[in-house]
Amino acid sequence: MKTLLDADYIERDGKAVIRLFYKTENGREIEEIEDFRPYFYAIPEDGKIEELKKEIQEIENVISVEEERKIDVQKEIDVLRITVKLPRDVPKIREIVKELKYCKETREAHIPFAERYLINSGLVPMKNSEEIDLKIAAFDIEVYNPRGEPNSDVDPILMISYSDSMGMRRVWTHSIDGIDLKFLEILENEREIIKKFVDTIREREIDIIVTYNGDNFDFPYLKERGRRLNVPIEIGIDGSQVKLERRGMNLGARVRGRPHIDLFPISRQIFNLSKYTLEDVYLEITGREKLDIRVGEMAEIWDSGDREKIKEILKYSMSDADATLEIALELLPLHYALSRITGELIYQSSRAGSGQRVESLLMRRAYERGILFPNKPSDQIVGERQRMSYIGGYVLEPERGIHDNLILFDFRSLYPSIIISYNIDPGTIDCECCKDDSYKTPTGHHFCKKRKGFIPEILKELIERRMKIKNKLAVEKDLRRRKFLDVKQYALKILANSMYGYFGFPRARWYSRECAETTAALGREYIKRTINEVERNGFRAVYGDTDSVYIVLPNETKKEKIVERAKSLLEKINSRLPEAMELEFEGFYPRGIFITKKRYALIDEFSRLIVKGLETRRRDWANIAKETQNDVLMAILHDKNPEKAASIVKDVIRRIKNGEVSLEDLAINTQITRGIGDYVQAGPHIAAAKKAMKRGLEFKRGDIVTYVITKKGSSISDKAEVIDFVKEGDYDSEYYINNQVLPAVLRILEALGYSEDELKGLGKQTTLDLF
DNA sequence: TACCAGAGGAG
DNA sequence: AAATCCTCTGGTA
Repeated sequence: MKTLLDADYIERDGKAVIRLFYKTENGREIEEIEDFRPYFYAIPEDGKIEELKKEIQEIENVISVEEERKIDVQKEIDVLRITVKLPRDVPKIREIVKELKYCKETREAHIPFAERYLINSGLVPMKNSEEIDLKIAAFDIEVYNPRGEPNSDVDPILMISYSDSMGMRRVWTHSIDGIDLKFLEILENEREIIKKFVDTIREREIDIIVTYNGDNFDFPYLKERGRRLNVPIEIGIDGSQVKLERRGMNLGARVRGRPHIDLFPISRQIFNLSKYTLEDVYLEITGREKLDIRVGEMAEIWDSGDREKIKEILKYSMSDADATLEIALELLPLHYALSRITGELIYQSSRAGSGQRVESLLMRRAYERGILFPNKPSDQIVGERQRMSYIGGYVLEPERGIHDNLILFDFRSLYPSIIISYNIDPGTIDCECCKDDSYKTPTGHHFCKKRKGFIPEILKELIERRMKIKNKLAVEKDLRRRKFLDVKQYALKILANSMYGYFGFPRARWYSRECAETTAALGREYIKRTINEVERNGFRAVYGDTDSVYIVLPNETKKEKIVERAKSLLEKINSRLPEAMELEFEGFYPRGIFITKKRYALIDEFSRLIVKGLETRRRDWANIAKETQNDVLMAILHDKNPEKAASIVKDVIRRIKNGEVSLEDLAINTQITRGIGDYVQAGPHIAAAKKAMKRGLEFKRGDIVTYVITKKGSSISDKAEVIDFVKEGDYDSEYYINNQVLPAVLRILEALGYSEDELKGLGKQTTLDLF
């Protein structure tokens, strides 16, 4: 038994050799494949295949040109498979072939060689990864930073913390003494701690390296320090150095044969948090607070020589590596599962977005079926596709205000089930063979009834595999086994739910605006039909969004009666739906308040508050506003006590006014979504970030700015300061009352039916009270 | 006051 | 580098 961790190729004796990096039960194994050659396809102009073949055969370094029959979207065609000597020959020869007179286009000429081999061989990475005990190591570095952000040209690494799955825990540091900590090891200098790290990874035969932001901080920094101190970071299985790869705007740190997995982008993808510091993510996963320090003070503390404070830094550093390892053990299984399903290497898969993941899966399945991959679109085509948008889901205007005894119906996997039911696929759309059929979808397109579409077929396979796993889960007792199955079904769900978005993704190979558009149009049709149907049966639809509808039964207050009526109606609706589609009874809610589209709150049967879209759910509102809104919602929906709500608000306003609110509760988190210079109109978070940058902090696209509105300045942007530079109590109470707490709370009370005048009175009065 | 860029949520 | 729909804020004229 073995598991495939990594793959690449090298050139040897003028030949490309694929290397497969396995972990076996006894250790490591590198398998070399010497008889696989790079190739790509050329599609000839009609009837010109022989002519094209002759032309191509003349090209230098072309080994062979063979005719092959492939499926291209709607039909079978004859293409030429051009085999070349080395992977680096492909781009050159592809350019030449593309320009030949009888060549319509080239295909599959951009697939990296090692990935090409994995697709063709059907090898699956991370298979058996649960059975083989993978050795996982986490590390983290702390750096001297006397001018704010550290500079790897001059600022040394102070310590490296290390924690692995076999239980070894260390902080390696230098230039200190007299501190007693179990995990501490003091070495000669910076060079020695880097060396120790490299040696440890090698000696302990680590299989997977995990970091938190190692792609863009720890590894680039380590690599540069290593270069300057003449300690190359040679931690690859083959002794190679860690390699920094460009990945769009960011870097990826790649270690040959010992996949490095960065948990920071993964956490961003999986969790919905206000910010994504290691501490936040650790808290989200474990429910425990992690030791934290102000890293801005690192240099100051280090220079002070204060042993107690340095001891705190050492403990903090250790906890970083420990937390990273713990997070990894929690998150990696999902990524192993995704890697197995899509066939991508774990290094790629763990850094892939939804589009990339779906595409990798599709390419594997396409190869198996003899389907020619569509090319990746050029930037120009991407631009054209972006401008061609289409209509999406339907949102029913809510009946504003409070409703009792709500029932929620929703379609189980609406879009996937539509794609399957209607066979929606670029290869089945508007086929010749079914063009005389009477049924047309709402977009005017029809889909083949004879041939099963490629994507519906894959989607069905994903859903069926998931169902099988769910059935197993229902009877499985063993906890370990249950966890494994649950992760797997979740991975399948993620992929199935990404398929519709993939149709509309401008960079997709199998992009089809028509398919995306038709799927959404049918979705609208089904939810609208459902709304009509419930209303014809005595219910009222008070709100609905895309695949869901909240309904109430007028003149009936008994829960049992309402639920019974709803369930029988559900049965009726379902009996008329296509087989793959199902409307489900999602829940009963004693009370709810609907504010606007996509903004509402409910109380469930266990008195739990569910909030959608309102400020409470948004990272770009201060805690004080969010918590107050939450309390007001509880007072109204659960306690049914508007007076209580009013007194909650008054008390919070008093506390704000008295300067009693902590910075933590005043912080607003907003992401920088573009280059700082690219803003036409910059908000307070950009103003705050710019000021902080002048004081030595670094901010770039993608970062989340945590800031507070202080007293100093005229506009809100003027007053915005990054939280690190704000002292407790220095905040603009008027802003927090009038722009945070009151809007969040008044929206609720307004929907409750308080007249605008009354509320203005409340607002003013409360404000007046305090002035 | 009106408009728009920007952000982040829902499904 | 998955889609669209939608609300709301703060800057600007």
